[in-house]
Amino acid sequence: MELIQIYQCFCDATRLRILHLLTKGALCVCHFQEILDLPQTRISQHLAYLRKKGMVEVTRHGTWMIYRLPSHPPSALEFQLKCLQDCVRTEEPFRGDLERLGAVRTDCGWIEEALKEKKVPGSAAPTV
Amino acid sequence: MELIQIYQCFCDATRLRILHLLTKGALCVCHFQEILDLPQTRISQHLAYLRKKGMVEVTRHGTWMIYRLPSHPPSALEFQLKCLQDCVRTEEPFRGDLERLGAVRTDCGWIEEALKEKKVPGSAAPTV
DNA sequence: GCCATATATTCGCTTTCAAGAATATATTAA
DNA sequence: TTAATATATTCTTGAAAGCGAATATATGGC
Repeated sequence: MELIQIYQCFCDATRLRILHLLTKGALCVCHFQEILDLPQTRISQHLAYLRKKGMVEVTRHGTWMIYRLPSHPPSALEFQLKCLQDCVRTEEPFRGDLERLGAVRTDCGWIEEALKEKKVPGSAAPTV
Repeated sequence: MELIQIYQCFCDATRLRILHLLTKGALCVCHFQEILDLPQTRISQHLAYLRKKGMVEVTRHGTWMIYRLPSHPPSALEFQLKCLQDCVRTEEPFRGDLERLGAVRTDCGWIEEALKEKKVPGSAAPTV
C-alpha cells in the first residue's frame, strides 16, 4: 500500500522539511545541515529512511552525496509534494528554510556543473 | 504543526480506511466492525487516536457512538481527504470498503432518524 | 435492581521510531 | 601512506505505536 508509505515519510517534521526543500531542486547533505541547522547524523538517518521507502534518489559526486526526488515519482507522491508546497508556503519553519536555501544558492545543477568543471569538492565546496 | 498531525493519522492502514469511510458519511463503531471486519477493540483504539488528534467528532445516541468528520475541518484536512478519495478509488481494500458500506446502507442520517423515531438500538440496530 | 449490548480503557508485549554518541567508510589532497 | 572531509552506519536509550486480551463503563430494557 504505497500511499501509506508516503504518509509515513511525511509524518516527521525533519523529513517533511527535507522533502519540501527537495521540491526546489537536488541538494547534498551539507546543504541540509546548513539550512535545517541539525546534526549530520540526524539528517543522514532521515535520508536513509526516505531512501528505504523510495522517496529520494542519491548520486555520489566526489565526497558529496547529492539527493533528489525520484526522476519519475509515482503520481501520488507528486501530488502530495505539490500539496505540501501549497500548504506550507507561509508556515514556519518551511518559509525560513526556503530563505536559507536561497542564501545557500546552490541547487544541484550548480553543484554538478562545478563538479564537472573543477572536481574540487574540498576547496570550492560550500564551507560547512 | 497541524499538517503533520494529519499525516500521522493517515499513516496507518486501519485509520486510513476509517477516515475514507467517514468521507461518505457518519458511522457508528459497529458499522466499522462490519465493514472492516476487525475486532472492536482495535477500531475503538484507532478512533480514540483520531479523536485525540481532532480528526473526528463523536456523539452518543443511546448505546451507539456516532463518529463523523469535524463539521468545520481545517482546509488542509479537507484537502487531504479529497485527495485520499481520488487516490484510492480503485484500490483495495478501499474499494471493497465502499461496497460493504453500500451493503450496510446506513449512513448516520438514517441512524439518527431511526433513533429519533424508535429509540430501539437493541432491536432495529444493525445486527452485528 | 439486574442483564445485555455497544463501546471504551487498561495492560502486557512486541516493534518501530527518534535521537545523540560513537564509530566506520569512501573520497580526495598532500 | 596519511590526513581531512563528507557521509553512513551502529549502538543505546526512551518514547510511541499497534495489537490482542481482559476488563471497565454507559445505556436501555426488563
